[in-house]
Amino acid sequence: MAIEEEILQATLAASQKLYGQAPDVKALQLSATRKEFEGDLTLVVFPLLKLSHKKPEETAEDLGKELVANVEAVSGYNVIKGFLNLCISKSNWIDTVNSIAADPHFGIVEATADSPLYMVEYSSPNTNKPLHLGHVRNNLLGHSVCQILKANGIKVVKTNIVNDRGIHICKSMLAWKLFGNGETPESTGKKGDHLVGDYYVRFDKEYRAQVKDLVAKGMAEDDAKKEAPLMKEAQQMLEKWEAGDPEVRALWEKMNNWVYEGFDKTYKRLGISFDKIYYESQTYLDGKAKVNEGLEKGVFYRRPDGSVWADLAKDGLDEKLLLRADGTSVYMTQDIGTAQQRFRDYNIDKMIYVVGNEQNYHFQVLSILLDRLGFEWGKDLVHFSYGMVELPEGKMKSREGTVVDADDLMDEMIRTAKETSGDKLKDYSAEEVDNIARICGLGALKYFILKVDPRKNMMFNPKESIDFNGNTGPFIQYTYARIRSVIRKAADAGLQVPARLEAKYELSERETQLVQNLASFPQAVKQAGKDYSPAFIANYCYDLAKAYNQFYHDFSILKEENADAQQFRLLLSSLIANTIKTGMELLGIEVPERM
RNA sequence: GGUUGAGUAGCUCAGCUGGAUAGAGCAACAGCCUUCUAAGCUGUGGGUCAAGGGUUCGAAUCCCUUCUCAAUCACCA
Repeated sequence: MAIEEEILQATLAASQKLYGQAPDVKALQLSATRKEFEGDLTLVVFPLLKLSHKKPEETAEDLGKELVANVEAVSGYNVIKGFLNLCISKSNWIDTVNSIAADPHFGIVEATADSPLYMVEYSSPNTNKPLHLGHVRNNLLGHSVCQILKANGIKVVKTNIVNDRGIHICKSMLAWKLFGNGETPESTGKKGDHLVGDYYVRFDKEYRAQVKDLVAKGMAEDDAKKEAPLMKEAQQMLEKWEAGDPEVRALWEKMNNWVYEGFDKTYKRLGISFDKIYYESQTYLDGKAKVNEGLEKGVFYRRPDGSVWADLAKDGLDEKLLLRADGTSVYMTQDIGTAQQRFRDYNIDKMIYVVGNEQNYHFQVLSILLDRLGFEWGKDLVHFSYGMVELPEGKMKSREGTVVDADDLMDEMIRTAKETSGDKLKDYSAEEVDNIARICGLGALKYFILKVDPRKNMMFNPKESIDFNGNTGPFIQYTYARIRSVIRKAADAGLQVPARLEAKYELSERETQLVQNLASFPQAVKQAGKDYSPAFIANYCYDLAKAYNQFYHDFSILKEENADAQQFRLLLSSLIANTIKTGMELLGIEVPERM
């Protein structure tokens, strides 16, 4: 039994004995003692006053005596106001270290045959432009949440729904057809997604010029936007696409494939992957079918113009369009179709959508609609709603070119990492140096994004860029590399990391705190899983690394003369390195052996 | 206007289900490398936790009101 649990149980028993009744365990609060006070664990006694009918100090004294008498590991206590500070025997912490060392999957719960299956949808790009920083946040959060769920013993299917059809796709296709002169990724040397994105921007530029022109000729702006020849042509292209026009379909496939090649490179570099990819071009028809089914069952209704709607009044919402009068589908229709296919393909216990908070309303509606259509998990679907990445000038906008491009940003981070390393790596091959720069640059980027509470909007200032010092990914990576270095040097000196500790070493305050910090990793994983919060893991890793660096500064390992102390520190260091590595893996961040 | 979320140091952010004197990093200043990796460590300054009320032994945290910002409320996705 963990020491915390043992103390809580003993406290309940003590309360029963002394006061005739015990409180609910959940009312008890036991936490690490703040460093300005003596002791290791602190019990807050205020919740027990109602039972004891005594002053806080007296109650704490009562309980302190009982705990010392009944819990072997509790070696002493002191009372400050309503806080009972407990001193835990040194040998208990050695036992803790040994049990961590004996567990090859420390902090990780393995899935079993009975484990639930969660499907997590993330990334979900449009195939008309390259990925930007906003997408990066989505991808990193999605990937990390999957890792964290797996670490909590849940089976996970990582999925991506590619928005590969629609008017926006036709815009870049049309612009390429009109102005592209047959350009290809090969002929221009551009990544396919960037090439296509350029034509999406080009469309918007030409289109705006046409609108301006029409307005100058006296047309109202709203009409001009509808009447501009480019817009009409794009719409015609969409109709042809839906009708299966061979020429349009061929162009669509060609350009989408360029984009996919580009995306693949970006995903690979980011370390993102999927178990199953869905395409809206293959799910929207199912959506239509499902909506028609709902129509027959009376779940939805048809208006005189032929459009199909859902009435959400009894859920406190408005009416929602599901099929246009011309029979074409909208976003919601496609999401219903996608859900249908997923439900058919997998035995999903829970569906999690990693999608920005701008779509909160959409998912509120989707949940209700899926429920009405008979999907058991519909009303329990989770919209993992994350905040926007903002620039100092405000929101990023693709068409206005105010986006931070994902590929450019990664290049820049890696380049900066290389500069930062200076000549520290001059003994390594160019390949090794590049790999370390890659690990650190991406680590800085990923940590920067993941350390922030997902629900909140976050700020990215390109001018200040992303730091490599302080509370950053490289700081944590550095701590790992540092420990690995010590362990290599130890091996050179003939010192191995022990598998377990036999001696009764008297650890210092700082070492005790480090052990406690390390031992709380499983709780951090659990909490992160419960809250779907990579930020919780990020902050845990930082705290652990910070605490280790303080220890490292004040204590020697290789030069330590006391063999018990040395053995203890080697094992503790090694376990901390392993835990940092595991924690960073949950964030999708690699750690280097040296840097 | 309705709904939802946010507001903590000059800046970027922590602060878990209410607990001790609200914490980090960056920026500024002052120190620490012939000694296990200085991407590190130590110290100084910096706060009306948006404002006001309430709940209680105790509130940045829970409740109410107000203010500010964001998203959303489309036959866009």
